[in-house]
Amino acid sequence: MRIFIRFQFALPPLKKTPTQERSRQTVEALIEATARTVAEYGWAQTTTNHIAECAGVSVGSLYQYFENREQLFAALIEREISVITQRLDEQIPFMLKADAATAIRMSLEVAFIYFESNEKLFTELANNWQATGRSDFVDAFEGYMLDAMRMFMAQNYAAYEPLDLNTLSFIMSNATMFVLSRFVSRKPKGVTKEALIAHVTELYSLYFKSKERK
Amino acid sequence: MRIFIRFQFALPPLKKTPTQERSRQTVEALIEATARTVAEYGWAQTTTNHIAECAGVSVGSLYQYFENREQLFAALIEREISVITQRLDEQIPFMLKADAATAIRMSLEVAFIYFESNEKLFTELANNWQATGRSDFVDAFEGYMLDAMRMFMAQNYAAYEPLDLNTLSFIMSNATMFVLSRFVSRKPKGVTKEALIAHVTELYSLYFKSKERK
Amino acid sequence: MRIFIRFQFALPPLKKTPTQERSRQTVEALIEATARTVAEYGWAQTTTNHIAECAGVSVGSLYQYFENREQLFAALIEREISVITQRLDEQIPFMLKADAATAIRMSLEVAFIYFESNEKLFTELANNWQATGRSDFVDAFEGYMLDAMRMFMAQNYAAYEPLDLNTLSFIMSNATMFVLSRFVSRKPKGVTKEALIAHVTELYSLYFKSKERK
Amino acid sequence: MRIFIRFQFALPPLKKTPTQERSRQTVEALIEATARTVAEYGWAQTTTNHIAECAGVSVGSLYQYFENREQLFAALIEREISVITQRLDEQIPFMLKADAATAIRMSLEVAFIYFESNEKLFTELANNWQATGRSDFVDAFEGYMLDAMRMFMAQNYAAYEPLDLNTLSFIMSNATMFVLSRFVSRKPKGVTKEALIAHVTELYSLYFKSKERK
DNA sequence: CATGAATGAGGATTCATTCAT
DNA sequence: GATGAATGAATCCTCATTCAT
Repeated sequence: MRIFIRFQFALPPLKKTPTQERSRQTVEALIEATARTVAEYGWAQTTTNHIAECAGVSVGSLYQYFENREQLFAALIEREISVITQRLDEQIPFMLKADAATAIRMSLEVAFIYFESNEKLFTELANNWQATGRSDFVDAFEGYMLDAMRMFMAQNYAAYEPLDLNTLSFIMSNATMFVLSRFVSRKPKGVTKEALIAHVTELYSLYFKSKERK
Repeated sequence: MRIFIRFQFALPPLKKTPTQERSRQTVEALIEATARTVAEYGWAQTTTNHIAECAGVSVGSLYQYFENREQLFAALIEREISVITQRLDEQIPFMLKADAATAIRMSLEVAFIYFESNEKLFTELANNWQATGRSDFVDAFEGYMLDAMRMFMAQNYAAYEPLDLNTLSFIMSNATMFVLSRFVSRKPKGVTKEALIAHVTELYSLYFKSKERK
Repeated sequence: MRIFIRFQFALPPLKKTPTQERSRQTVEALIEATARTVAEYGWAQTTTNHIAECAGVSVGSLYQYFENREQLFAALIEREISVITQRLDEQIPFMLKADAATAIRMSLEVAFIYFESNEKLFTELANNWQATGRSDFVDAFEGYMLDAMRMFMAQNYAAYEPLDLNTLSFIMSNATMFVLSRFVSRKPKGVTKEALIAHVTELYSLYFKSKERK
Repeated sequence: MRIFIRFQFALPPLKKTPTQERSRQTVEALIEATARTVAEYGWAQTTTNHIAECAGVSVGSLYQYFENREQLFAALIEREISVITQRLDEQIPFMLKADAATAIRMSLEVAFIYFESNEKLFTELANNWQATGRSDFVDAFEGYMLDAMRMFMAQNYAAYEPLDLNTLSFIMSNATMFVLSRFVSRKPKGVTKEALIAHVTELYSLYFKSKERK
């Protein structure tokens, strides 16, 4: 349960809501199987039959709960975004007490820890969510970041001039997400994780500093 | 021909290099047909038969020059990145004479003009290049931006403290590319093009300002 | 079930083993359809769609069980070699009691009966198994013949000098197989079935006679 | 030029008979290119474009001389059978003076020398000539062997009872051809070249011995 | 609820052959 | 005669989804 900021993601409702314990387990198993298969073979090579087999159920059962292949992908992404926002959420109370630079750095580190926990899966998700044509995940993440920034500003309302938080959070959440995503999946030469965190932190915090009321 | 910065992209060599004038035209027609078909139906729905038909040649001809469907996509992306770097290149002399803020704003505006020239195509490219598993395009673009920043710094070598240009250009090229790409393809509420340009410009130029030698 | 000599042929395992009765029927129907289509149009003209249609199932079903077109051919050959070795097997007890000449003649007659039961099919198989690059069928048949000869020699161990059965059975099984195969598929002028059987029988039995212990 | 026995193979006449020196060279080059390509990739993978490229001419030129792909294969086989019958022919005078066993052994040795001179090519030819549906090559070879046996019998007309040479040569030429072919292409365990020659020689010569007039 | 056999439209790709230059 | 670009019918195979059992 996220306490501070609700993560609002409208996952299209499952075909049949799993009420019993057993069916909830089946749905879980299917999503987990998707994660494993995607991490191993990539989303493009992930067939519904593979997933079902990997989950230890029949394809038929898969279609009991999921409208189609894509809904599985959506459910997986929801799970993952849910995990990362959960992690961020746990840091919220500390971030609110910190200055902008520290808060930013903390967020980046949380993100990195998550990315590194399952690089292959994350890379695949990052590389494919756009191609599915659905971007509600990203919308949801953007919304989360907007809320977080609003909360931070509310906490420090006296310290800063009014800011266009819509634009700012749009820029910052997308920039961060894709820069980190590309960093993790490409491992570019001449760029270290530490340098990346330092530079991004400085970039953003200089902005906030410039908006402080004198 | 780009004059100032060479755009280095190793498009996998065509199966057969078109030597005669006729075949060069065919290759051109195929890439153009790909652009049109992708813009209209999306890359996922773009079949090789569609492309060939749209180009007014037979599928066989397509496969004379392109190893497979994906190589066509690569060729198209190369063409498009070539176009945009060409446009940027034309501005280089003016950017070099301007201050950081102006140079940044100019780049963003060039990018926007390009994006808006064929939104559907650009959106499709942006949404699918990752899924192809090839990111040499982006690498090439990153390389271009790195060169551009180096050139700017060389021009103003006295004005700035030493910077980690590798990290900086990695961040800035990716952040910009994906933020603009998402902006164009999602048209988020509460964010205008002008605000976006203004904020990104400010974000980056504050950084450069902070690195000026006193 | 062959009783006397096991026919050892490692048909590459089907993609999915048919567990239910229904699927076993489908696999049967597909192999039978292959036999009919090959006999009618030849292997080269036999498309997977033809086979599926002829079997009254969809192509998809075909590919549930068979890796590819060639595996169907392999399965068909296995079935046919299985049939002919079955027929030979039924004669084994009688052959063991007979002299070499009679045993050889019996084998040839069994082979002819089989060949004549479906000349077109057999000719197609004979003309194409080599082109598939797989010769495990022939290996299996050679193995069968080797076992048969060993058994015959064991039964008559006192009558013959030691023989190089490996070489002998290699020669005899291949010579016979291809001579008969060519006879059936070419129907050469000036050669009758009876003459062929008589000559081959004499050729081989003279050899055995010469190896009898005095 | 074969002196003793004419090798009668009705290669369908080339589309255009190469009259000039240059065109004869082109035809030669094409056949040689076919041989090389077949030996390297197998007949199934040998495309007309490959052949033309390998021969250093254009596909267009290929079709100047050859009706179609198969005619090239036929021409190649003719060349090869021509080579082997040439080699046999050179031995004819010696064989005629020798006894049956020696003559047979000599033929087998000639055949082996040829097979071993280009195993890959020979194996490919052996594996595919049937699949082409044309067997005039084999017919021609059978005809050659029939003539050779007739000649031998004429030379030794007093020594043997009358024989059904049609049937005999049919059996012997096919048996030998395929046994050797399978030996070369499969290299079966437990069977050596020497043992093979010895056994085949014995098998055949026992037959001739039994037909000697007392 | 679960199963897994069956479906079949649809797409990528090949390659022998032609013919304008 | 030579070239090689162009052709396009033809074929294999995939995989999301359904539905009888």
